Amino acid sequence: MMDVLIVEDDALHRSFLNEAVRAALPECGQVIEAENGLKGEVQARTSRVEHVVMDLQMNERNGIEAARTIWRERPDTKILFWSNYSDEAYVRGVARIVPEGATYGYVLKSASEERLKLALRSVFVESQCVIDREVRGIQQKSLGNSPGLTDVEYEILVDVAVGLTDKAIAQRKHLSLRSVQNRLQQLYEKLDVYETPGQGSEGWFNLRTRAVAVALSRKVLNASAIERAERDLRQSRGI
Amino acid sequence: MMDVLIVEDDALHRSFLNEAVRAALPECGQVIEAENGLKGEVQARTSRVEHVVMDLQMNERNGIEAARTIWRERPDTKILFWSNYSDEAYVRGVARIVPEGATYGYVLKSASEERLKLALRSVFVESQCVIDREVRGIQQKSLGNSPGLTDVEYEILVDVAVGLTDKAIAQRKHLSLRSVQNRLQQLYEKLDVYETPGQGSEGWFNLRTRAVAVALSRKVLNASAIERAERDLRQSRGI
DNA sequence: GCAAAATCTGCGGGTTCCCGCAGGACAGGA
DNA sequence: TCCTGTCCTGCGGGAACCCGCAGATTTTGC
Repeated sequence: MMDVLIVEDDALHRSFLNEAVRAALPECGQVIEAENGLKGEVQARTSRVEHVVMDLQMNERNGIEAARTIWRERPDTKILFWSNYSDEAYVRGVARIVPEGATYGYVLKSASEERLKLALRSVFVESQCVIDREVRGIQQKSLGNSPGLTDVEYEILVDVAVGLTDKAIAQRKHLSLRSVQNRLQQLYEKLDVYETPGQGSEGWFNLRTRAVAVALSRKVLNASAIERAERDLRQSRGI
Repeated sequence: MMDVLIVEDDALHRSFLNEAVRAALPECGQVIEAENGLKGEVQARTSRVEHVVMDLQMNERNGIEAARTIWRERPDTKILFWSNYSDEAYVRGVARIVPEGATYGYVLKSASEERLKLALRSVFVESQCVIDREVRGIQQKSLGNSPGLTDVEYEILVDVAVGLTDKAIAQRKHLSLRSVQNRLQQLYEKLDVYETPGQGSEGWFNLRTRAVAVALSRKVLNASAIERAERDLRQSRGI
């Protein structure tokens, strides 16, 4: 019997998902709903569900965090992410937590109902990973060498964004001060922080905060990624 | 004849709104839909609509910007904002653009359908402003003296967040360098940037970027507020 | 196995940031 | 009128930042 857990905070979207699931998977059993990440985790644990479709960006605990704990407890859970955005920050966040060999999917809410149903079948019954074309693009970029950032650069960006000093970063990453600053320079370069549109526009920008601003507006970073990093930081220091 | 314009990027929400509008305002005429802020502006202009219900946070042009241009052209337009969030950044953004004596509303998507319909009637036929309870709270905070920021502090926060240096801010705001730094200090204090959880945790944070991080996670700022500020900046310098 | 490329590291410096101290301007109240 | 509170301003200095230069170390490609 295949039970399905829906984790989605928007009531409209939730009932839409429910219908879509029942339509796409007529052989399925119970369809359980949860309205935020926290409740989703609990439901996944108590109902021993192996098929989850969920939103990223929820209040109580977002999809990435919920997925992480679900996967930690049962790495063979199949999860289909259904999100509004294909922000690089989300894509990276998901890629970071998917366990070895797990099957998952990532479709955008803007996709057609058909695509959603197809993805449901592919992921849940065929055990195939289904990544939306657009999301794929972001993945490529974030791995490849195009204007995207490498993992090291991304990590330092996050550290800067939570507000750490160079020295603190050096300590955390077991690097020298100078190395941290080198990486920062790369970062500045990649993010085009040095733009000089008019004349005499030098010294207008504080590169450090400017980098964060640019990353935010390019969706390389988003607020929830920063909050996540903040929690990690507290945890690693608070022991 | 009362025509209504719906500006909302999510298809599900859009059709839900359409139904709600027809149910709440049986006397209404056409119900026009637009799927982003830009198209919304165009529709408002060509259809000469005087009643708009719209989302904040859309891709092409967000609700605040769209509302600003709509109101600039016809300040007596009645606009009901229907949003997922009550971020201080949004509430401030709206408050900043509503013209003298205009009637508008702000209800959260999490509110019941009844509340939404009631708000539709109140704003559109009774010409009464309807602000969601929760949003009201944020408004109070952002005006009052509680942990909220004053306007000056908020402005400097935005300037810092887009990445300007102290000197640049001083020039823009026609202040001395020292005054800018004074305001920054107030800001740091209000945002609790000086937190010292453990021992020897001094020098861990770069106050400037830390302030941005804190503001983001407290929803005092959000990415779209930064983008808006950025456009303003370019415009004021690019001439 | 070797050369090339990429990284890490220290040094030195110019600049910006952060802020205590102190004096001046200006508004409101006894 | 004087006093008090608030805001702006300059000065000075310690710390942090940004970065060119150059040698050491590691990784990569052939």
